[in-house]
Amino acid sequence: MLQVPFIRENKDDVIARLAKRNIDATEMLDEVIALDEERRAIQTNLDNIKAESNSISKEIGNLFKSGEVDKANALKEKTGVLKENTKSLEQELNEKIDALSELLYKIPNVPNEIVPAGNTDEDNEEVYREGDVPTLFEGALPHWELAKKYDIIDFELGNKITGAGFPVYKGKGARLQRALISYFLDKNTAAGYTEVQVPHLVNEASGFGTGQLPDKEGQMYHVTADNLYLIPTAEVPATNIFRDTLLNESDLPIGLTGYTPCFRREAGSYGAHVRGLNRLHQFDKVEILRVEHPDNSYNALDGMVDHVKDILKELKLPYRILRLCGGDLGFTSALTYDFEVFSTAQDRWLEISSVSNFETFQANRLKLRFKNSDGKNELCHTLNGSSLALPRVLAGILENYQTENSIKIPDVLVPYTGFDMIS
RNA sequence: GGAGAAAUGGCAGAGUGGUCGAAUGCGGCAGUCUUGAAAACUGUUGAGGGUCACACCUCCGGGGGUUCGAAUCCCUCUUUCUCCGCCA
Repeated sequence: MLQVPFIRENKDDVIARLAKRNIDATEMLDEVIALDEERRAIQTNLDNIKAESNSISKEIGNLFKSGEVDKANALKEKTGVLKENTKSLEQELNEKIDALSELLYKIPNVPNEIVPAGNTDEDNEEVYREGDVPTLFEGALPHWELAKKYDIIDFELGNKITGAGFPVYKGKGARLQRALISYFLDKNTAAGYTEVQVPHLVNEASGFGTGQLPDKEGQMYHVTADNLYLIPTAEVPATNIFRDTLLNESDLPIGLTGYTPCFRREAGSYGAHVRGLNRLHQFDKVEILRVEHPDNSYNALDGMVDHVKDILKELKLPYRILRLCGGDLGFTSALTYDFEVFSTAQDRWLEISSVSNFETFQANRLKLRFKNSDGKNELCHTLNGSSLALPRVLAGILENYQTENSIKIPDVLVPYTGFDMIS
């Protein structure tokens, strides 16, 4: 959520930058500023009336003490009108605040200057590429065929137990998945991230804090009996660790990493692109998250990108990095780098990580602040990224490491799997 | 699930109708002392709104109510603790 003073002082710049998202925010921003002015006017009015009743109350107290009961009772009469006014003004005030909040929830984060303009993923800007795409032998298979051939992932079984998009990993497939989780967590903790295990269901306040609510409600599974949401990413519970928190400047930076399953309804996305592991309702992910001093957040973002690069290099997977264009940028993000691994057998790129700087957008909702060197409370910057999303890494490994009659295991994973080949 | 107790500033912990935004301690910050540090001492130190700056307003778990006036009384919700029951 953007801050009203920021909007007020940088209106033109905000409009220009939101234009990269193909949004003309002029009207919305004008309304925000107008509503805020109205709100302040009502507030001032209300405050004055309250100040008057406060002083009358004090006087009544004093009169009672000195035994002047008649005078005190006479004063009581005076407060009736004030009370009426207070009530109606309070109602007006709340209406303004609600209208203002509702509007603010609809305005996405302001893209960073270097975000390219554009509408779709085709306008994303490739900023890095590493690894040669292997030339596969004749008859190489896509990962869902490989999964079946070696009996390591059973999609049909998941259909029976739950439904489409909930695969069952078996034998070496399950072990490889567990190996990846351990490997990722080890890499992250070695880089200074503190490992956490967080709840997989969150309440409304948490969903709101990270921006999934109210506008992406339909994308999360909702447990209505208890009004809880299954997490779509560890970002939600992990970032909400810091909701309503005032940090010392010396506490920064903070880095956390956590493994969780992720649940996504993915309503409406069906077809060839969701085959196999490409798009699931439940998948595993290891997340990294940072809380940073505003001055350092873009450094930190670069550091996170380098960290993910390092992991992919060790896995020896061909990948590229995209700087997302305005149209493809997430609602809460100011700058996002997507990592895509090349799925050789499908001849397409698969997103396996998304690393973002949210600047103060989440922190403002979360009320996550630190006391700066001037003693003022200032919003922190939050960042997060996947390191990494499991299914598509698995797909990449299966497809790129396949031979005629086996799948090799990347060297770095062998200590974790205990085997170097699936056959 | 049943019975009871509790929720106060960064933390701990007083405060049961008016002078309480709130004692005290710890922590933080500044200073004295010291070559430096520690200790000790002195001062200072909650958040949000509002203002050029003051004034002023709001906030004692959330919401509602009683009252001229609520941290304090009432209702309700949430959470925590103790006991009982159930249970991985």
